[in-house]
Amino acid sequence: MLRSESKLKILQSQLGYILEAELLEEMASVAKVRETNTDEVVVNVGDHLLMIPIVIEGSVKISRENPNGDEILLYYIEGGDTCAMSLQCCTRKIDSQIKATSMEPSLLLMFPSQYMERWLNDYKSWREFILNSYHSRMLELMEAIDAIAFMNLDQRLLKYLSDQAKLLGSLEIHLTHQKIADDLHSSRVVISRLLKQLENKGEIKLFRNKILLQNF
DNA sequence: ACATTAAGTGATT
DNA sequence: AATCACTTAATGT
Repeated sequence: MLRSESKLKILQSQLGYILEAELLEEMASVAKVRETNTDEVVVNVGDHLLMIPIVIEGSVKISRENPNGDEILLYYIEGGDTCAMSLQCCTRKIDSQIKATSMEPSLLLMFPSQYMERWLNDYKSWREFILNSYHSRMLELMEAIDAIAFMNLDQRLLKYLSDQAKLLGSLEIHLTHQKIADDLHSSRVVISRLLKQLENKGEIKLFRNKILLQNF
């Protein structure tokens, strides 16, 4: 477990320009470190959250899931970001409406909800940070709705691949067709066929468990 | 060599 | 665009 001085360093590197020093120190003293592996589920639908995570390194995928296990990808959270929605879950004591899955080995800092609520009153920078987070998530949510409502599946697939590449900083995407289908709430067969079309157009190259983007 | 899993294909709705 | 039923290819034991 990291000592609080090193937690402070981590916090300063990610949030030093946004939050005041006093707050950062307080945060460091109450933060719990959580390291996650690829595909590890951080939050499940229906979970009661007692701690709110801020992603420090890596990235986390936020998706909606119904009781049948059907899923749809909403957006990603990257370094220095939090999902302000989880704040509501904590303070209003409601179950999580979303599922959070780690996309790569990631480092999260977890903060007990009672502090987060108090910081809202005590620190202007914290209020701005949280409001900002709400705003970003809202924009991303609208983008997701646009994609689902107005884009064809082949366009969505391309967007998905380029988002993935940007996020993980690599043109090599290590995913099976099945996992992509799950994220886009489609079926494997359809995704396989669309990917094959993209390969024929020269946009990508297909391998087992791997997709190589050509021109991004 | 055999079993398992990922990906490809044609036909049907 | 989804589903079924089947084939082929790649990988693990």
